[in-house]
Amino acid sequence: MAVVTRFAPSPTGYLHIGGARTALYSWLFARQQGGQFVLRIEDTDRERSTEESVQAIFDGMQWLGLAHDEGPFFQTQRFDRYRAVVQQLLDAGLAYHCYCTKEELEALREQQWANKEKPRYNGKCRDGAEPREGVEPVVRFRNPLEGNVVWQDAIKGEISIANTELDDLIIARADGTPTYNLTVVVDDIDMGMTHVVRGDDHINNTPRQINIYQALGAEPPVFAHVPMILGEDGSRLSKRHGAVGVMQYRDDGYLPEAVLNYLVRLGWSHGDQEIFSIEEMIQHFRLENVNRAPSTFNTEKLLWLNQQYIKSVEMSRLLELLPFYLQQAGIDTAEGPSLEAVLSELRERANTLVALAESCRMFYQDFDEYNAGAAKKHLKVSAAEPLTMLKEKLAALANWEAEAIQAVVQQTAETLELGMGKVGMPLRVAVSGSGQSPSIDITLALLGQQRALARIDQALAYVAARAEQAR
RNA sequence: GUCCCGUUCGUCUAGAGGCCUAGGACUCCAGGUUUUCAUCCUGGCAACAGGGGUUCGACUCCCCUACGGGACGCCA
Repeated sequence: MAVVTRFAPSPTGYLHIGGARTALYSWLFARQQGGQFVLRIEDTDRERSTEESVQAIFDGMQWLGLAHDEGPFFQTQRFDRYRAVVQQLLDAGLAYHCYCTKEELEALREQQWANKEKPRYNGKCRDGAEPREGVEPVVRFRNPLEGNVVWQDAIKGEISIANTELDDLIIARADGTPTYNLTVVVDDIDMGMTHVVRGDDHINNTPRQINIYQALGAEPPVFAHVPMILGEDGSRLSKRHGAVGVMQYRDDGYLPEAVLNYLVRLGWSHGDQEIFSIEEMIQHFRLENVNRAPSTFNTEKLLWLNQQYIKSVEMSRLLELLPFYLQQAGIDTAEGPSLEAVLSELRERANTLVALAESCRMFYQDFDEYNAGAAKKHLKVSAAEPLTMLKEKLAALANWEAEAIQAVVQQTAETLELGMGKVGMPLRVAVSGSGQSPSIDITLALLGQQRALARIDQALAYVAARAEQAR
């Protein structure tokens, strides 16, 4: 049988990192098995579902490159179907109307809690209940009273829960709308799901759903419950941990392939391998190798991976991604050296695309101020002499190439009998504004003769002003 | 509280009873390369939650305890 998996988020927020990993695992499994991957939006809670969240989920999935083969399906467009199934269960005596009010149920729960019992519906209306004036009934599923629900979870192994732990769950609200546990089952049956990969916060729903499958005469799919992702401090992921939507990772300068690589290795591994191409993930991923314990998110490692990708992706990929960040940073690369030449020098020293874009700035924009520490240390009065000589020699240079520039810097140091630090560093600060840049000859070569000379002039003026002040 | 799930370096993980003197990666530390920063290279610190079994032998199997997480909605 052809494999069918799905990702079925409820649109009540952005696509967060945990959901993204679940989606990835589900997608990888489908791809590997040559199966279908379905996207389904579980929006039966009209109160909390929003249009923006739906869009955020689409955006996140697209950014990550997790394409679906079918859907997106919206549960709100399938209400007729759910209603029919509820009626079917009612007719078969597998479900019943319940007239207990929310208040009564609330009181019951509180009492049970006080008695240190597990709060459960007491089955008051299970064996027939009189309609009550002014109370629209809900529909409850008649859960088996005895026995255990047992299944072989593809990740967690055998899980067994006693029916006595379960109660008669509501499958249709008083207003007639269906609830989650009913809709998932109906959809997963209708959509031919063979494998349900989802967060392990659903483990407790699974036995109820298996009972519904049985009531409906359907074979349950294989379940694979993936553990949660914890925040950096080991507690549940929340906004405070930057458990923001995946699109925030784009904005922060992460490559989607790095995020995917990080997520696939968070809770899963293939020997000692750290870097995986999409093809390798698809080839090696196994549900049964997914870790059973929750794992803690670690930004340091994500950053390292991101850096590995920035260093090693095709230049064309970098050129495709960077304009977004350059624009965000307000850097126009129309005038100046070729972006490709600049990037090939800078890519090894940035761990995010935001930082990479920022490091490009000096090649395209002039500046008025120096990094305070760098200027204080290197643009001293004593720097005037080497800078002046460098300026003269560089101005006289006919072929503006790294090799020739390097020779000039070296000659200057030798002539003045100064160490490289006393010549190279002032020059670096002069042209970059900070103490950091690629090697100085290449930096100058990229910058261009005119711009380089202008910046040396600017630095000389700065040094002169400083000398004036010192007096 | 009840039920379910889990527990190997700080973090992600390898480990399918002897290959374990517990391996790799990130971080960190110490060196080296680099006139800077970053990269890169070399080396180092660092873990089987605790207690009982089973076994000739347990990180690996079983039980208990502790701790962590989840669920207990007319949310999904």
